[in-house]
Amino acid sequence: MRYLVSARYIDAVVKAGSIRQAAEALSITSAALNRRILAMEAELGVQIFERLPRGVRLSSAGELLIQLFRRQMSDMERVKSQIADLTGVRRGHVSIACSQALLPYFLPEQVAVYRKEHPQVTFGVHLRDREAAEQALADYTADLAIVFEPVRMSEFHTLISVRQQVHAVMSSDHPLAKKSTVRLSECVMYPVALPTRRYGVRHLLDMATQGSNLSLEPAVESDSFEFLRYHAVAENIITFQIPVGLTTGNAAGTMVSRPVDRRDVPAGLIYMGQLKGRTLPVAAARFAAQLTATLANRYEVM
Amino acid sequence: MRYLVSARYIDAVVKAGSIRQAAEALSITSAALNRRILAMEAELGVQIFERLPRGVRLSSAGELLIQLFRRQMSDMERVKSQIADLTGVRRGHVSIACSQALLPYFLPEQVAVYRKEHPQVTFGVHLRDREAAEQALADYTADLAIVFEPVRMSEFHTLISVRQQVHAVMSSDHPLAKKSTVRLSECVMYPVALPTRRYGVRHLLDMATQGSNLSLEPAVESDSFEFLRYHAVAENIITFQIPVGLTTGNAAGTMVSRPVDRRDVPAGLIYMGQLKGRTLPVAAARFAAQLTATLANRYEVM
DNA sequence: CCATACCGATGTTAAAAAGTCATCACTAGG
DNA sequence: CCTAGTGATGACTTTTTAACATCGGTATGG
Repeated sequence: MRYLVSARYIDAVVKAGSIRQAAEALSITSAALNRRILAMEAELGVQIFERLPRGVRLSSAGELLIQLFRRQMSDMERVKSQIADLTGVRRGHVSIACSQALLPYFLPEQVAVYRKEHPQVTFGVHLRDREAAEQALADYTADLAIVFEPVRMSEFHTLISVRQQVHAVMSSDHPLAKKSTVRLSECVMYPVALPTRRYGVRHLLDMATQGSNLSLEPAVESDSFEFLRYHAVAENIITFQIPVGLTTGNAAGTMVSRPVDRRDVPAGLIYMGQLKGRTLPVAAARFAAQLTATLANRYEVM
Repeated sequence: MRYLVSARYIDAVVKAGSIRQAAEALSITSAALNRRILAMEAELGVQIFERLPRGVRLSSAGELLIQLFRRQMSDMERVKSQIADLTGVRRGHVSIACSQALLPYFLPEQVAVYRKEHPQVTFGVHLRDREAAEQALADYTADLAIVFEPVRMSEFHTLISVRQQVHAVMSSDHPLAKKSTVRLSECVMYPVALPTRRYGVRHLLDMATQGSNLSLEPAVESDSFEFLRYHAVAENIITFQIPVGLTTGNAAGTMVSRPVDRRDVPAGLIYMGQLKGRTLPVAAARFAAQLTATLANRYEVM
């Protein structure tokens, strides 16, 4: 694809931080890449990059330019996908930045459903914390972001947000597994495994215990939800997760989940959104619509 | 400027309607231009143009593309103007599509005021009827449109609209010149010169007379406001114009204008606007701000 | 019904652009 | 003070783009 080469080249330099590394990534020599940059700077009459001893950095003019270039490349992709769409076959690529909870069940299932209809569409699923997910939208590395709890960026345009009650996860032979819902006061009587403080679930639990005289002392702490889930079974311990991260069909496995009483722990919210003002490629827009429908169907829309 | 050269080439073909004519406009041979198009079509795997015996026409895919290209070229201009702006000097070009009324006094004055501050900014002022002005916004040939009376296009984003009471224009020795405001019933007793039906002023007058038993029979009809103004003096006849088209300082000339009583003729509106969703280049945005301030200062904002 | 004029496509060749290679000058870090 | 990494640049090659000439096709006007 020859259209917008200069934009792609300069984008690569920004990402790499140096001309030589970018050249390697682009499979051309640094001389060629350097010449393109010099030519572009001459055309504009402005320095795009500051030259540093260890590489290059965007000038303020360059900041404006790279935003333009990324928007243009993304627009080109979108139009290409629209064109492909009107020839009948839906092609394209959907890039998603999301938090851990979506990875084990929800997204694999949803991607599979979509790809069954449109096998020509490829997917990229990238684990990102809230901040990185929002950043990925801003620099066009992701079409959609799905994150748990508060959204900060003003450029984030929420497509749907659904309620997620915190669930206690435990082995099926745990004493609390017999109950249909559990109270937080019951949980603290057993050892618990918790995600680290930077995660929304932990934040909700901390908020809940702060207001009461309960205290949750984690026997195990981890930043991997997957580890926590498996560990809960292995050690017969309680951990906490949100429904979207738990298998939907109550597969009669060794792991069960029980909602924590709403009076004890406030529900969190999952946000799905895109970059404000951006028109998504066809495939991404349709996939977003599918997710919206599924989420609205399974959970309480807020 | 080599960036976006394919976009410019294809835009030229769309505008010209044939590859050969576009090639001439671009000062290249038709062969070169043709090859560009074929290469671009091969890249996309879609025909951009339908080949007709007398030229080419956009395919549906081409329609999507040309919109992208025009947006990209306009965005590039905007970013260039932003970059120029942050180096200190404001440079750029402002293209305006407007109706006749703005041409004699208002815009020349406003452009002069702006260019006094920023001599590096150039202007294009193009006379367009409502529909053509809106079209000029849509295809990025104009940054701003200023039109009288109804705006139809949904893509038109109004920046300001001000009230324009219809004025009777006549020689200073006309009997009605002694009055500070005139009634329509007085005007019909004298010969009048009117703009043709497609203009807003005429439309307002027709609306006014339709509801009453008055009737305006033009002795002279013209589609040139300038002709009407001069003719009113030359033949000592009455014509009608809106204030923005009349000199603001009550220059003691041979021509005077008197507002028609608001009970007789409803006021019209002048709309200034841009393409919805577009971010204007710095110069255009600042000029629009100046116009907004001036209009709001002189007339009643609606 | 043909002559003409205009259209887009294409083979060949020339010019221009972009890429490669080798190398320089510079600077941070051990 | 040396090393490893950076951007810049001259000389050369390859690729791309444009020019020129020309073909085949189709409306249009006498």
